[in-house]
Amino acid sequence: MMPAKESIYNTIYDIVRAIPRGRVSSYGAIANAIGAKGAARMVGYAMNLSHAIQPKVPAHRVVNRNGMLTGKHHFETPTQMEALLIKEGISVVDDQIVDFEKFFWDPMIEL
DNA sequence: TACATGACTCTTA
DNA sequence: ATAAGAGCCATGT
Repeated sequence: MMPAKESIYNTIYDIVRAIPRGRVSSYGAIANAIGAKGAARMVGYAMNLSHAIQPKVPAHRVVNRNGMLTGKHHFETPTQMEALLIKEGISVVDDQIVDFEKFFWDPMIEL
């Protein structure tokens, strides 16, 4: 199995957990922030595993570069992601965040 | 060591 | 502008 030691995944979870409520970030930005530039796929991979990670990881705050909820189908329910975002004050239309740039939270800059 | 996977991103047709 | 393909990284087998 995977090494018990934490890998970049743990770092990703830490960054995602650091995302303020009502804000969102992108896979590429996170990958860039952790040092794994271009490894946006790894971030998505980590999110897929995040369902079993504790403390809970707000994966719903992580979307693709276009602000589209690409991973909504990976949640417990396909509506959970947008529901949570809307709940935090973010408008989601057609699986896409409205004014994504406005809600965008860059871990590299904020941190 | 090499191949396969993936909630991405970029470039080209 | 929209669609399709290739590129990229880290991890597992």
